[in-house]
Amino acid sequence: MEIGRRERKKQQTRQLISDVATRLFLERGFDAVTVAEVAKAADVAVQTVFNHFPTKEDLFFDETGWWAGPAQAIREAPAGQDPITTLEEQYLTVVRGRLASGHLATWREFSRTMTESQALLARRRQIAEEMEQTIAAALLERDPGLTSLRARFAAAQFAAAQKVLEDELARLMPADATEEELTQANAELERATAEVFDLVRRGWPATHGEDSRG
Amino acid sequence: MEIGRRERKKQQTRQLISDVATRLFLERGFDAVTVAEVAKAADVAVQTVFNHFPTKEDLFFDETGWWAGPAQAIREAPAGQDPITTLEEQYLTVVRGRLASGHLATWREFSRTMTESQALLARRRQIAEEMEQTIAAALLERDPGLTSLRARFAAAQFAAAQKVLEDELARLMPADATEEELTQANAELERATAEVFDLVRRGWPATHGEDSRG
DNA sequence: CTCCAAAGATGTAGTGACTACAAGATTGGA
DNA sequence: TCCAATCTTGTAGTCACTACATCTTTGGAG
Repeated sequence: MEIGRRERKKQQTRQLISDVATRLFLERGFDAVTVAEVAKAADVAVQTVFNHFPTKEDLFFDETGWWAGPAQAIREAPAGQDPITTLEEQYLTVVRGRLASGHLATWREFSRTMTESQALLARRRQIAEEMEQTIAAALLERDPGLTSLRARFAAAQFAAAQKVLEDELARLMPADATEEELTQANAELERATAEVFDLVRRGWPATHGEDSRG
Repeated sequence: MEIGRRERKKQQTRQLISDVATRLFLERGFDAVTVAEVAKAADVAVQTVFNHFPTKEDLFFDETGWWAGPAQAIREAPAGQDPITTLEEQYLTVVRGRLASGHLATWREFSRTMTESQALLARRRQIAEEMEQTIAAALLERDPGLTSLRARFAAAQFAAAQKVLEDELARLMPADATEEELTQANAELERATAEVFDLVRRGWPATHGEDSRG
């Protein structure tokens, strides 16, 4: 019962602004759209936009929430499971969802808009760093035998894997690809994912008995 | 003979602005100093500042140039040398120079100022990404047997190592550390460096004969 | 139903980084 | 000596974002 008409209207306003902004950004590019234009298109005051979203970039990354996934997956993984496997599976789930027909076009537009704006790329880097920190924390939580240094390096390695695969995905999925090429790219991407996570696993720090120093 | 009085004056102006800006930033923090204040303190027009430095952040990172080091080291390394070793040695050289008495206090102020400003942290992330790309290019140049994917992942791994060690360095060198503690921290840092680069080496992709897939 | 207080939405005025551009000052060289 | 290139400056403006006062809506108490 906590949520009355007032809160509902507030959320509606927020959603409206977010939707309008996303549409404008995808249509004309992030930098080419001003916050004032978003406000006008949503028929609200500029101040109202900033009441709901601290920065312009937040309008774009609203409700993506992908940064929380990996750490959550680690926390919820079955006891004793290799963290790399957890992260790999989570990554595959996410990327497969993205490539599922119906979502692919949307994601591609989203990705293109992002890579065309330095501001959005900068924000993505920030989000990636925050993700890294939450992953490091989750790793330490699950395995107190890790040193902080090793946990942070492992998290950074996962972030590196993710970034490299993200680039590869963009490279393998050009805008003018045919259906068949996409299928092939899909397979190629799965292979690349396995390859990169394999490399991560090789560099995975031994935690308990084994030590890497000869 | 290329450089006459005109060019000399221009460089002087540039240097003056950079010096004044750095001093102000270290004294009062990056965000608390406006470009207009820098201009006034350097006795030039605001426009002149922007004639020499495209953004405010460039005033801070001017002439650090640390991002070019690793790729250059790879290109200039003796033929056949393990790239990881090249990168590790380069990193150690840089960090040792930083910790040499006389430079330590300066570096610490620099570091503190940077971590206190979101804008500077964002810029550092951007520079790190550019460094990563130049490293990947240098790796491919030296070893055409690498795939682009592996080169990029390797570069990302090095960047990850560098970042983690940077954090560790800040953690090990608190502002109120005694001389003795610093010596100990120094040793600890060398150990951490060896440890992290050891992990990087384990994840280093096999290039020619050997392959990681069993 | 009435009225009040909280909370959301709005408008105004401002700051600060940065751009475009026109005009002034300096300098190298003919 | 004088011109043209180049460096510097000043003006006006854009845009993200903040502070703050005011207006409007809503939920609830009487």
